[in-house]
Amino acid sequence: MARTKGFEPERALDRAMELFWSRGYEATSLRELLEEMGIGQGSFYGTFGDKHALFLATLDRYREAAEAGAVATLEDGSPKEAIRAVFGGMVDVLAGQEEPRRGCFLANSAVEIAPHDAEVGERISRYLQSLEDAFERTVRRGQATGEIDTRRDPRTLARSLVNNSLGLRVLARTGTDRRTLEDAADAALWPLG
Amino acid sequence: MARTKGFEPERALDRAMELFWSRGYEATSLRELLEEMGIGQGSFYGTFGDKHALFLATLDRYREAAEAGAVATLEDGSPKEAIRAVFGGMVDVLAGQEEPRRGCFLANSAVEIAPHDAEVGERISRYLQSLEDAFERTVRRGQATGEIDTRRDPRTLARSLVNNSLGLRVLARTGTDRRTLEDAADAALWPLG
DNA sequence: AAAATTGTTTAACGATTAGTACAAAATAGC
DNA sequence: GCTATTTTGTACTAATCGTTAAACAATTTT
Repeated sequence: MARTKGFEPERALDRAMELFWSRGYEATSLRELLEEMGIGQGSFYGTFGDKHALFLATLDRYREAAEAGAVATLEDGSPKEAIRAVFGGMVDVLAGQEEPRRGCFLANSAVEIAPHDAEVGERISRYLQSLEDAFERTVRRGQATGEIDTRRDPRTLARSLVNNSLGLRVLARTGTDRRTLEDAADAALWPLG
Repeated sequence: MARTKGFEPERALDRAMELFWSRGYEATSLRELLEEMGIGQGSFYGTFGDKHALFLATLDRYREAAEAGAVATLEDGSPKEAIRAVFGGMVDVLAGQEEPRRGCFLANSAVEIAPHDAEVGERISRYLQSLEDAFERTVRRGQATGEIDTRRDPRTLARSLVNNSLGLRVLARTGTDRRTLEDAADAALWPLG
């Protein structure tokens, strides 16, 4: 019909996500976002709506990728090894971030804005629930094959795994050294047997 | 020497802490703080310095109380029961908060500002380390008396307990129901034996 | 009582905030 | 090439940000 966009919205969204991820919502100004995204105000408001809508879009993007990645790992191969792989990968990613550590965008957002923003809170809850469900399914699979201690209640164990992974993301953001993260991750797997 | 203050600084500090605790640093404006504290700008800048200094003061106040409480509980009575009491008390406090849940001021600050503020980061790290040390001492005591599984490395177990408690604080802030918090807290105690 | 010192109040500071209005530029289909 | 439609850059808004200045009120010391 008419003129085409001079930028790739998905690419700009990724750049915005990096900024929100590093600095949080409130501390990130629209000016900084526009500079990082490489676009002007007109293009921004025309494409993404406003700052809050942009944030939700970046959060959804992150959540979909995180959720898909975890679920894929958990549903593949040996249950016990799959859970171990999730925690191992998590520690690798978190400990490998350059200073200052960004941690996990979802965990950061859960703390900073979920309590005061229903739309964000809902997304965080959905994510946590789907992670818990995925862990629970994998635990049940592992108990069926005998790899995982059958004395543990699958849901309780799943909640423990969610809890431990949240803790790791917070510890990572504070700059905790890799060894400490590895210790905590190892201990999270103890109840598997 | 001269005129006396028309307010109690410690009381004002507590009110400021409540606000920072609920909304975080960036989302709390000076005007809201002054209204909540019940003082004017002159009194504020004369007494507390500036917004950042006030934040550090409230954080220190919270940290000292939290640290003292946890250490006191851990150093008293049966090691295993002491650790259980710490987690039980934590769940009680967190699940009992009115909506929206405030979670833990230290954990919130760890996520929101520690990565970009050395003074805050240092305080968070000190707190986490002292909590880890207190847990480790208690685990060693418990292992000496045979209450706690001696196959666990004390430091690794202590790190796991710190990790789990951090997770609980994040979960609580997102509004997670009491039952889920209790499950996660129970599972954190499994490795004690 | 006068002077010195401290606390409080009010007004204002410049900078920055998110968001809007609008005209110029560019590209699609005809 | 013309026209319709969209994008883009600029200017601008009204509000709020944290902070400072200065006049005023209160209390102690001289």
